Amino acid sequence: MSVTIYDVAERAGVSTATVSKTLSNTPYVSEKTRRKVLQAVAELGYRPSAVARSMAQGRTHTLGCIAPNLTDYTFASMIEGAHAEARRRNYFVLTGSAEEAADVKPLLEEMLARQVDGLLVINPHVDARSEFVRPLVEQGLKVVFLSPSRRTSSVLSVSCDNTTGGYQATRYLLGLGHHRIATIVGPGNEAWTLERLAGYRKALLQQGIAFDPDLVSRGDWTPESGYRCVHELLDGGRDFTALFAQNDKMALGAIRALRERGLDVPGDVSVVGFDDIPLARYFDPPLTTLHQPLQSFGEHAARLLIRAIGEPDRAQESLSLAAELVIRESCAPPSRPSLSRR
Amino acid sequence: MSVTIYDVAERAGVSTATVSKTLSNTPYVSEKTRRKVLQAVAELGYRPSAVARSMAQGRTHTLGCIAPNLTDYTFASMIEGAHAEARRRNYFVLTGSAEEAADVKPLLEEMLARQVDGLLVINPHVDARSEFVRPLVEQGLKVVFLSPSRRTSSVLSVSCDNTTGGYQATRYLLGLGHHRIATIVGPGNEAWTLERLAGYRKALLQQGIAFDPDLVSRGDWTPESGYRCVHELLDGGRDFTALFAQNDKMALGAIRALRERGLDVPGDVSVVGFDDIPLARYFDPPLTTLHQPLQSFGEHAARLLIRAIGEPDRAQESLSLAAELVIRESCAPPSRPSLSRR
DNA sequence: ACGGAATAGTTAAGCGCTTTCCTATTATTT
DNA sequence: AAATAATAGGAAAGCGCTTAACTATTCCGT
Repeated sequence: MSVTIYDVAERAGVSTATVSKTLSNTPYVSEKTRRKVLQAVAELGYRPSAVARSMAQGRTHTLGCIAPNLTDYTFASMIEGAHAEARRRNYFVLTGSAEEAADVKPLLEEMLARQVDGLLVINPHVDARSEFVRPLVEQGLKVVFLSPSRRTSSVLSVSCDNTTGGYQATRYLLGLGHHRIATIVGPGNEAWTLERLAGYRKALLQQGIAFDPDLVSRGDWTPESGYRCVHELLDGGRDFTALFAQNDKMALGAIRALRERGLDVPGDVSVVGFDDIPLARYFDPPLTTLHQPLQSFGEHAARLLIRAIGEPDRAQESLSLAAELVIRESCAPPSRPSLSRR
Repeated sequence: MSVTIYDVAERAGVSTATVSKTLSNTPYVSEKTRRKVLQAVAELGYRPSAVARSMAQGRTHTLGCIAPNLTDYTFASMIEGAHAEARRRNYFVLTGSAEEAADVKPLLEEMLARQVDGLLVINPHVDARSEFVRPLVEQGLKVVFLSPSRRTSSVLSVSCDNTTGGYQATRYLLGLGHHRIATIVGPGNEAWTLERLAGYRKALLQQGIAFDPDLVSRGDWTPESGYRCVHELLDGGRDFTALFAQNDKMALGAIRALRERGLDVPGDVSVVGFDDIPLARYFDPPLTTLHQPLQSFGEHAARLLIRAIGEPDRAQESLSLAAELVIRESCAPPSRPSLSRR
């Protein structure tokens, strides 16, 4: 049906080995032969089968990528970065989403069945100690995590310094004069949540302000949850003049809730988000937030992974890129004295 | 290195053919043998190689999907839907992005080299008449387009009825009493733009209002462009009491620009968007927009494609799902008489 | 009890490449 | 001019599955 390497070999009057060598730029093919082969390739419209090549080489030039979903801007950006870098290096990325922890295993199985050469993991349900991943790593599969994780020498990871990010956000609010700073966090077991919260606590501590668990409200990254959290905080009588939402979507939901309660942003409550999604600058008010180079995460991750595949014995390294505070208009100095100051 | 079908066959004391048949549920394998095989599989942790299977069967159980990018919510949703449906049917989706028309060809080539069984196309630069796609379709490759396209019997497509969507948006504004309705459109050569604009014109016409090209401003789907368009419209002295932005992101940019010019939404200008992205209900004001079942598009597309692959001779069909107007708070009756009414 | 179906399992030929040996030719050195 | 090295090209053995074709066994009905 389709044209194979045999057709090309025949047409060029050489063996399939020579065709293969020509196409893979192996030395020791004369210029004359090379030309003949190339011409036959062009004439027949030959396109080597990646499947057959994978079969013969035992490498698929494919990276598996697993994320909770494909629609969240942060995941999508990292994936896009990984795709771009992979393609530049002649790899492809096979993406799959697994929202629930239980979906991870079957997805992983299928990716392995497809013989991916390495794995990119954005999923919070999976880390280096996970029961699924550990045996694979031990068997030599290269994995890079696109989430904060303890640096270990056996595993690669690329991520933003979330702790410093959380610290910067809080520090900024503190600098503006706020003392009662509420925070809306993500699901409790996710590294992103934990690190950003740690940064928040660190900034507070440094300023001599006691950490108040009542000022922490748990969301799930959705705007709905941000909205709900603010109402809960307010219904619970919590007093605060600033709010650090661990992502922009929750920040937006929070702003709406604040308005509904008659609170002006930033007049009555300052808000800072995290991620700097493209719409954040068009929010009302434009959102002050922490910009993460998401696309770069993906690019670096793919680069590191591909290198690890090529040089299996190289020491694994982890990368941590900085988040950058983008100041817009959602923050202001506190206008009313906070209760904590009496 | 990894365990193959030979290892399983040996362990179970049968031939590889029997193992293969057992695993693919071919009839005529005794219960006893089946059990032996399954046990050997379990004991060895055997995982069939999808690559070898593809090689032998000539089918990869992989769908190629090409979109302009992976981060736009609309594309990502369709892709996610396609992924989900594909996995349910034992397929995988290999995604690639090509923003520029020139990037499409190499991407397509690579996907074909990877022997995708079918193609999902979300890219506006590619349609059924495209020079890249036509020969492939003629060679029997199954393709489904996830964009509006003329129904032809040789090609599948799934999309929203964009014309009716544009019509509904405009109709709604007209019903509120608006007569001077500006519109911000997408790039001129994209089917989405064209259809939504056609719907807009149809609604106007039906109401006996002449189409005024001066009220049409061209954006590129980004919030920045929506922002710019409004300023241009206003700088050009265009008078309008309502605005139909062809997507939510441009609508958000437009709202910001309107505010900057001292215009209240919906007090002075009503705005309607298109897409109903998750954040739209949290915009200020919550955006009235057309909801598209994006995920469903992707699911249907994958389903149709897989069916077409399985039954190559079946007549191709196209699906058009309806967009639904979601009324929120960004529209109101006009408060000032529009110039056109003198 | 016998012939033909139905059932169970095996053999072996691919699928389209890559790659390791080999052999043959040409260039270089002494 | 002979020995050696460098360069060119080919033969053939896989890679790990599937599947057509075939053989062997069991089960019927008559």
